[in-house]
Amino acid sequence: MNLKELSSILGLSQTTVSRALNGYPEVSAATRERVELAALKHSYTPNTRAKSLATGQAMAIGHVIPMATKHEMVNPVFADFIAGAATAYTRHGFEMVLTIVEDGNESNVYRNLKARAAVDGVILHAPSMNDSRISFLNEIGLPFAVHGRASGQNEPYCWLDVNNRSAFRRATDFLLDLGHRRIALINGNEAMDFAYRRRHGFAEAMAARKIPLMPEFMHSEEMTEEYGYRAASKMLKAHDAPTAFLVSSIISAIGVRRAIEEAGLIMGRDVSVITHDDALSYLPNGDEIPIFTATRSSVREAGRRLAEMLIARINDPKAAPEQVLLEAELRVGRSTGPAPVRAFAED
Amino acid sequence: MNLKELSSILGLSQTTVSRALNGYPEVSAATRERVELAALKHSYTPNTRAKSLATGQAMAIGHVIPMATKHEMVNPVFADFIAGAATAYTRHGFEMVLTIVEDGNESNVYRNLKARAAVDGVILHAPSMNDSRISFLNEIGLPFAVHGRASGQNEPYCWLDVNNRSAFRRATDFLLDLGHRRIALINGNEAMDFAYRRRHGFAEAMAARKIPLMPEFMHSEEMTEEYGYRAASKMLKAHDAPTAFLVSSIISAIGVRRAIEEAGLIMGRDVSVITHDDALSYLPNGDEIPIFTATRSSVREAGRRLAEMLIARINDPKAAPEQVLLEAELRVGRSTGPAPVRAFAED
DNA sequence: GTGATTTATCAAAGCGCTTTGGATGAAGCA
DNA sequence: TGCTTCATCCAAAGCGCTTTGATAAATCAC
Repeated sequence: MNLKELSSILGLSQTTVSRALNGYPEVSAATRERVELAALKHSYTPNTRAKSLATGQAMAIGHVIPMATKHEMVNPVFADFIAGAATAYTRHGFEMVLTIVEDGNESNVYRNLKARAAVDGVILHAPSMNDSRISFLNEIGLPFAVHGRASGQNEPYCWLDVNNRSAFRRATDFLLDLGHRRIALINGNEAMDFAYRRRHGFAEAMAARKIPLMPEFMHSEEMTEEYGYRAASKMLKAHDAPTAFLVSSIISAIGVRRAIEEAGLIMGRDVSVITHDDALSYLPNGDEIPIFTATRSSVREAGRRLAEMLIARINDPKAAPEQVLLEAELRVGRSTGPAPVRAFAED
Repeated sequence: MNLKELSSILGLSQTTVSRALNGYPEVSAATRERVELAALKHSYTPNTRAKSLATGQAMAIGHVIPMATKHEMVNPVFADFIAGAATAYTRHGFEMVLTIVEDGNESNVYRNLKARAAVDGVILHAPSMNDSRISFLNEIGLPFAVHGRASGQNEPYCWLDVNNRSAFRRATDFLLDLGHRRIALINGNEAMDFAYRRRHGFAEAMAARKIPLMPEFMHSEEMTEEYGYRAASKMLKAHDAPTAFLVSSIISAIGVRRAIEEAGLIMGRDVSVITHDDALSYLPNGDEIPIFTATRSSVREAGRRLAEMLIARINDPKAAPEQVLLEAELRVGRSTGPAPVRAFAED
């Protein structure tokens, strides 16, 4: 059923039917009702393609997901982020268009999306430091919103980020207060902006207590379970092993826990662990008492809010780009405890 | 830059330019080259909406992801499946359109996608037993391909599935051969078809050795880490605890491992675990030696193949629907070992 | 050299919608 | 009554592309 058919059934012009359905005032109440009833009865839904061709609005948002070429890995937070964003899109009648692209090759995809008029805006995922995509998108005039930020980019843009620096500073302070001095950082890939900031927060807290950073205690890689395991295993075998781990993702933290247990140690007693927790739906961090002490911030909620921000931006491109900084909450769980005495003795 | 502009620059008609770019034979080689060069130079890309309005092809595939309302959970395998499918879409010039919908409400979305001509076909995720969506999609004539199967549906349709029954039968046999008799099944939600089949495979193997099924050893729920932990914890506390667990997802298996370790037991020695492993990129099951003994089948590869199948189906709707059954491989890792003697004594 | 083909191009219609710029008739006003 | 103002509705243009049907020029057969 299309407009033409529907209007001929009703004995009205396409103009009137279209207007009736889209809430324009130039149509009488009686006619409108008649049209709406008929539309329902014949289950008429305007053809999206035709509509967006006529209006110039695609009513679609693009997500360009970079895939880490090395591991062919999709960021595990992605599913929950998308789920959050989707609720916003549904509410506003937008569609979500997904493209997965090997990282570093995103610009072509953006240019293409713009040229084809396939989307009205895009969400930019996983920004790196000095991310060149931001100025590129500003240049070609495709509205966008960034999940995260890009240090070193000073042109204004729309973003939503967790305060990664303060979260990790606070987490580090928490460990320091428990008496830990040998603290290892198992960070994400530090080319990524969030990881850079977390490292910064960690370093800041250590510096404030005049504790030197030890390069062998600082790791940076994509956050798989395996990576957490390998990094922790290796460090635990060293004679001056860390007494605490600060981990960038609950998935890697699970690997760290595996390493700890394999070493015959007990997490929370012999070794402490704090992780960042994105509140992934399939990996809840325990019920009431968290498994891991964690800096927590829901990535799903981030998806929802950022999608709303982007839609607002599309509807009013002149407005100053909104920027939101969320504070992560520190939830104390069972994975942290006072530094073992041994650690002080060895100090 | 659009067709009109480009053709006026070239001094050619839109017809000729369009044909040159789309590889039609009615255009001279010289002209074609000239057109292609100009298109490149002015970075002309046809407007997707206009093109698909004219051709009647949306050049897009819909993925309707059901979200488990209870836990607001997105299936964790989803990200990797999508990543696989995306490679196929990119190759064939298709777009991926994502919709997330509370489970049970998918039909409206399908009808809507069809009415709006927004997609050329859909991937059906997470089929349940007797899934009504299948006949519904056949009815409304929207091409589709199913990730999994639906028992009890006998009209023909296009699907790709892992042989869940044989995989779990084999896994159970493996445990039985190791001497285990008290085997617990920590299954996914058995309203889902895959979980039903896995249970069936498990039950078959047990029946073949005349071992009665124990209801208290059989659990069915959405596969989170927490669920694996809770189910295993509870069973391990019972006086006749299982000596082996058969788990439906590596995520839940991680929870099972947590429970085992918390009980002061050692996985692979005191308690054996076999899990299904979807080969998720961020949760690799160990490097050379798998952490868990597992029935393994790459969900990313499944995504890639199923996308290809759907595209083939769209291009040739008359052909008999392709159906692919993959066999999972059983990879022996460190999580399984002979049943402890205690178990025999208690038998 | 004539008519029949083939080749290379174009004008225009059409995809399904929105929207501009009227048209029509009823109502309001003097 | 004649003129203006609304309230409703409509015809047609346009969004950017593909595709049909036509045309002019070049090639061919004889």
